[in-house]
Amino acid sequence: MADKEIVRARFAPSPTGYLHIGGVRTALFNWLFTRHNKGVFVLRIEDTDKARSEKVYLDQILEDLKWLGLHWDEGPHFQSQRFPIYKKYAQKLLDEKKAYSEGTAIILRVPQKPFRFDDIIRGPIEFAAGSFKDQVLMKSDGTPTYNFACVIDDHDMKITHIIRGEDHISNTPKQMAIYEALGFSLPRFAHIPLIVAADRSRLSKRKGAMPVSYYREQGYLPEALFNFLALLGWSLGARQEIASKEEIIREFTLERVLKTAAAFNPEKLEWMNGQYIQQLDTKRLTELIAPFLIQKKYINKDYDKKKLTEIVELFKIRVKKLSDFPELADFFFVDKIEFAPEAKTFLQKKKNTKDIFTKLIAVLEKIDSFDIKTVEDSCRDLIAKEGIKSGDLIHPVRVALTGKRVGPGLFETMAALGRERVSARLTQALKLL
RNA sequence: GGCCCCAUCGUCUAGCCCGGUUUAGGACACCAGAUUCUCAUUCUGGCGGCACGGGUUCGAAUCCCGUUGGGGCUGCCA
Repeated sequence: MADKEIVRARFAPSPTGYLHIGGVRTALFNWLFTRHNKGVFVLRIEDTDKARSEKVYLDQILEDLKWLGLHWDEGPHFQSQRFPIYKKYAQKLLDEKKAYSEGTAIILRVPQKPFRFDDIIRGPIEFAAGSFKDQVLMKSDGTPTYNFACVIDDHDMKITHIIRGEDHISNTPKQMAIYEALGFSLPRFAHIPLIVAADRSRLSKRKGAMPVSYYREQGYLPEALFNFLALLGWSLGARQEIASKEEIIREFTLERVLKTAAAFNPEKLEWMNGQYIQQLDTKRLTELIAPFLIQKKYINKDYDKKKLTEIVELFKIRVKKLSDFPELADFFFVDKIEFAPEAKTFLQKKKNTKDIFTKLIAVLEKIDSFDIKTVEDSCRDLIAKEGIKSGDLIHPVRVALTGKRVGPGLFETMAALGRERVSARLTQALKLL
C-alpha cells in the first residue's frame, strides 16, 4: 500500500439475524485494522433481501457494535437505497455485451481464464480457468445479487482492504470477474479464519452461537469480550493475554492474523471477564451490577450506593460475570433467607451449635460497635473461651446468616449485614436446631 | 463429486516467513500443594502437543511433495 493512501475497510452485515460472535469478530478485525492504520471504518448494511431483512435485527446490530466500542466513521450505507446504481452498472455491462439477459435476470459472462489474487493473510490463491460459471448480477426480481452489489459498493465507497471471513474465499474470483468487467481496480483481500463451534463445525445457533446481546445480558464486560475476541486468530506474540484496547490497536496487523480456524472457548472468556471485573473500581462495578439487582427486584432505583458498594466489595473476586452477583449475594436483599438443602443438614448435624449460637447472640448484643474488627474479636474470644475450633463457630454461623456453605469472609459479612439482621437470623436458626 | 482453505497440548496460542539458541514457551481448563473460617483470589508444581509418510539438509515444528483429517464454497441467500 502506498504511503499516503488512506486505508478504508468496511463491515457489511446483513440484517437478517442477530450479530453473533463470528460476525462481530469480523467487525472487530476491520475496526482494529482501520484504527491501527488511522484509516476509515465504514459500516454498510446489506439489506438487498427485503423479505428477510428486519429492522429489529438492524437496531440490535448497531447497538451491539456500539456496546463493544466498534464505532464507525462512515455510514451506515444501505444497499436497499442504492438499487438504481446497481441497475445502471448492470445496463452498462449489458450494453458492452459483457453480460446478457436471461428472462429479466442479467448474467455476467465469466471469461474462461484463471483468477488469482494475493491474500494478505494466506498468500497467493489461484482458481483454475473454468472453476465457476457465468454469474447472475441482477436477479429476475430486479434486485442485485450479493456479489454484484458488494463489488459496486466496495468500489464506490473506495474500500481499500476487504477483510472478511474465509468462507468468502471462493466468492473472491467471482467478484474479481465483476471488478474486471466493470473496469474497477482491485482492492486488497484478507480472509480471516472462521470461529468454529466446539466440534469445529460452522458456528450456528444450534451450535451455541450466541448473539452479542446475550453476553451483554449475562454481564460480560465489553472490554473483556473485546480482548477475548481479539485473541481468536490473532495474538500479541508476547506472553500476554490481557491487553488494553490501545495496546491491541497498536500491535494489530493483518500479517499476524492466523490462518487456522479458532474454536470459541467460553471458559476462557469467563476467566478473562473475571480478571476485568477484578481490575474494575468497586464503585464502577457497583453501578454495573445495580441493574441486575433492580431486575431481580432486590433493590430500587434509588438504592443506597455506599451500602451496595460495601457488599459488592465482598464479592468482587468471586464474580465471573455480573449476573452471578444476585444469586451469590441474595441474603443481603431478602428478609427471609432460603437455605440450600445441604446447608440446612449441615447445620442440624453439627453438635453444640445451639449452645454456641445462644452465647454468640448474647455476646453480640453487648459489643458497642458492629464493625469488622470488633465482631471478629468478640467471636474469637468466644471461640477461645469455649475451647472450640474457629471453624466450629464460623461455618454454622455462615449457614445461619446466608443459607449457604460458602461465601465471603464471615466477619466482613456480619458487619455488612448489621447487628439486627445477624441476631435475628441467629435466633431464627435456633428454631431449626 | 468438483474447486478452494487449513493442520503445534482438550481449547486459545508463541515459535514457522529468515532450518540449529527448544529437554517445543505461555494462557484457559484439569490435578496436586501452599495460604485461608468455607468458597473465591493469589502463589508453586504437575498433566498434556509439533496428524502421518516421504524427501531436501550435517541438522526440520520450521522448506518441498504426498497421505490422512477438518473446514469452506459449489443459490437468481448474504
